[in-house]
Amino acid sequence: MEPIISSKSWNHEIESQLLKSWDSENLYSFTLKNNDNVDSVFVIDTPPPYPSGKPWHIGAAAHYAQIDMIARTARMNGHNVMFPIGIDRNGLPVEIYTEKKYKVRMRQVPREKFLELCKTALDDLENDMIEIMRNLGLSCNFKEYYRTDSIRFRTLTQKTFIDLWNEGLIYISNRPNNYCIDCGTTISDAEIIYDDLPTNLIYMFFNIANTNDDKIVVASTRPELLYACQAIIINPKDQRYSHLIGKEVVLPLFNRNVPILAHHSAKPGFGSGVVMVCSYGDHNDVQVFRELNLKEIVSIDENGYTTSSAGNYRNLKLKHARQKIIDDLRSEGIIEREEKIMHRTPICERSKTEIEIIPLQDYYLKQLEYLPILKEFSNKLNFYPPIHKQTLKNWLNSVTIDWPISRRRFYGTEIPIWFCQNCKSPNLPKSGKYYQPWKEKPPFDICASCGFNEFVGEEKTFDTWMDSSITPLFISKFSQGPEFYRRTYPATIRPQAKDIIRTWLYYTMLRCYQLTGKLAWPNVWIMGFGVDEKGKKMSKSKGNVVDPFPLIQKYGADTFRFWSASETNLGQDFRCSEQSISNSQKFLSKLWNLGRFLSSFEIPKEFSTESLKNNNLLHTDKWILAELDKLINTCIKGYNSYNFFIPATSIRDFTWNVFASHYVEMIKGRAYDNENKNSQISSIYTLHRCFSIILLLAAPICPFITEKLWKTLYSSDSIHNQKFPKTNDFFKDFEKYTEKIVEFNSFVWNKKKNSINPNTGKALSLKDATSINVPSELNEFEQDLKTMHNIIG
RNA sequence: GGAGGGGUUGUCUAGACUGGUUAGGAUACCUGCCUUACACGCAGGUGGUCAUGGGUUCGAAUCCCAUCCCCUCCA
Repeated sequence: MEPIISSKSWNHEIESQLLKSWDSENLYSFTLKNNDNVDSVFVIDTPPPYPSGKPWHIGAAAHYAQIDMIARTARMNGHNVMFPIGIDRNGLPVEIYTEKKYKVRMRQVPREKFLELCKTALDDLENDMIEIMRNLGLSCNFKEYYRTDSIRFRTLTQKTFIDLWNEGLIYISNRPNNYCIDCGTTISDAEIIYDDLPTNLIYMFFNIANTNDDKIVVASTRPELLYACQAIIINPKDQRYSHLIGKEVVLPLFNRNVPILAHHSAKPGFGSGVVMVCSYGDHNDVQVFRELNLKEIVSIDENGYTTSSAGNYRNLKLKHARQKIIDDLRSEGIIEREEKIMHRTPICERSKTEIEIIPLQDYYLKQLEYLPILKEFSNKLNFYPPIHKQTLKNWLNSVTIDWPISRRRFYGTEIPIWFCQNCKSPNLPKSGKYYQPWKEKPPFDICASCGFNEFVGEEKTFDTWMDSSITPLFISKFSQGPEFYRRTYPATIRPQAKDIIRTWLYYTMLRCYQLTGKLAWPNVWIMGFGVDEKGKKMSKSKGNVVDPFPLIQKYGADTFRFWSASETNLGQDFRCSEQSISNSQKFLSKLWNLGRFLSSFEIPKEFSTESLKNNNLLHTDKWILAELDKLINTCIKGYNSYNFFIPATSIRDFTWNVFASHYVEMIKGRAYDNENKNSQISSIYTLHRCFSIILLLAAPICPFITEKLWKTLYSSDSIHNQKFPKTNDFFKDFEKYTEKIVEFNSFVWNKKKNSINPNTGKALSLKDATSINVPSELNEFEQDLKTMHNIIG
């Protein structure tokens, strides 16, 4: 019989046809059924990807391919799967991208105009991501994809703010905080990274006040903050200096007296052991000011210039002030020496510039009092893989201040507050609408506190995590549809990358608990980074960025997806290279050609699963069915732990190295032998049973090729409407033969290779006849083995 | 300074929790082969002191201790 499939290789251009047919069949649409509840519905709290630049990270593309496998796994396990997709469009990264792209500065163009530019940039970046996601065959709900900068989303963000404000969980405070001069905004601890940078440690002579010529050497990396110094500290255990505690020193250049105090944070081994405390050189300064009750001197303004407290050095960019002050200290002979050191420096995660600590008025969301309950929750959370729970625990143990949620930026959800011009008190609108106080009149006439009728709108926006931390609420229509919400919240699983555990994961836990009293999901699935082929992190500056789009175009989505599953172990970093992607293509080709081979044999109708129990099957067929059962068990186990490496590699191993290499070769003779109907049917039935199950097992990973083969060979109903196969263990006894069969076949192949064909003078071809005794333990397979190897005698 | 992960052939990786024949696979390389699904294939082969040192054990890639190196997170 001629094969139905004629093409010798899998043509991935078929993928786009399949996408269209899935679209028109509405294959992945989600609607709540009458009896659906939180247990039967499988809700994926999909990360809305952030468009921060081009190209989209190949690791992210792989990440979403795997999230799709989670969705498909759940469907094949019989769940009604809600797989939403949105795009995160708020916040700093896109502003920085826009500033670069259009060569503008945010504060130098009208706010309205800047927002327009951001939108244009976002739309462009977003299109690229959506196209990649579609091409990858993501089975998410594209028809309803949402944006975090939409009116609906921002209305919800503002509602949650208003609710929490009314509950007293948000407050305004003027306190020293991390400030990025480049971004012009306060940032949270979670947005800071640290880097060891070279700097000069400057040793300076300070005169002890009211003495003739007594001096002390102070070492500092921030001499430019001399004018904001309010104390000199030494460690109380440091005997070199203990006699000086209680005295004062005279600040050089500024001639102001400050006290010498004891504080444990002065490290005797660092510098001279004498530290000057300024407001604010670093986080330690903040702590010392608070603990020793020192009076703050505002040293730097929001633009990074020195304030009037710097005297002769006022109104200078910090760098210039530093240079000038050091020059002057030098010329007055105050510098004893300078030492080059590597200094651990806090850096803004976005702009990569050093952060300063300056006191500003900002909004804070209470989080410290929630840490105990969140720690309790974190114990209950299932992490896939468990190892990454540690990162969350570490973070929960290092949160020390409430979360500053306001940003002095433009492209974000506005903080919905108007301040009374008279009494300055904040007035909040009712929730349920989207407000833009910087350009709108307030939705009320008089101040709730004093009755005055003029207001000024808040100009600040929210930290972008204020928006994205409520995705589980947004997708479950919190505050919109009580019935829908009740049945879809908490979500089932949060898949996300490991680098945003302390931000997205943590903030979602916090916010959703504050708003609902529940943990947002019981399961968290964490994926590692895509790194370059040498294992290094990809970055534009290194030039090792791999663009996923051309690779998907060249090799097809299924190849990309199979690569992603078979090369990445759960939660670990994975290497990306064209070579490894191209290698994955081979398996699809193998699968396709097996399908081509099978397509020449019609499925026997008289065989049902029930009749398997009868002994109608020959031994070789029972043996492969035993191996198939083993495969099913392994795959289901892998799928249920969302570790796609396991099914991908075990399917490839079984299909290629057991099924194709040994079983198919062993039964080929029977399959073609029309004379012996019973043994022929037994083989053809088994071929199809194995192959259809291989397709089902591979469907979540390679949805395209499996669908094409499934529809060609087995059913007009999509493979993506099927359930995972079940094992029956009828032939478990036959597992023991696998090793012996493989060994024997190898032995014959080897023997032929090492024998010479007297007619040609060459090594025996595999089809040449040979005479070998089939070992007695393989008696049951003797006939098939003889035909396979053309064994005579 | 603290926490976590890792070091297996030219390259990548499985195995480690639960110690047990010859450390499995992929890729690259070499040799031969167009064998009625596939040359994007088939068969065979070369290649490993499982980071180093010590310990436990009849037996260690696996367990314990120490050392070195790499990565991530936190201060």
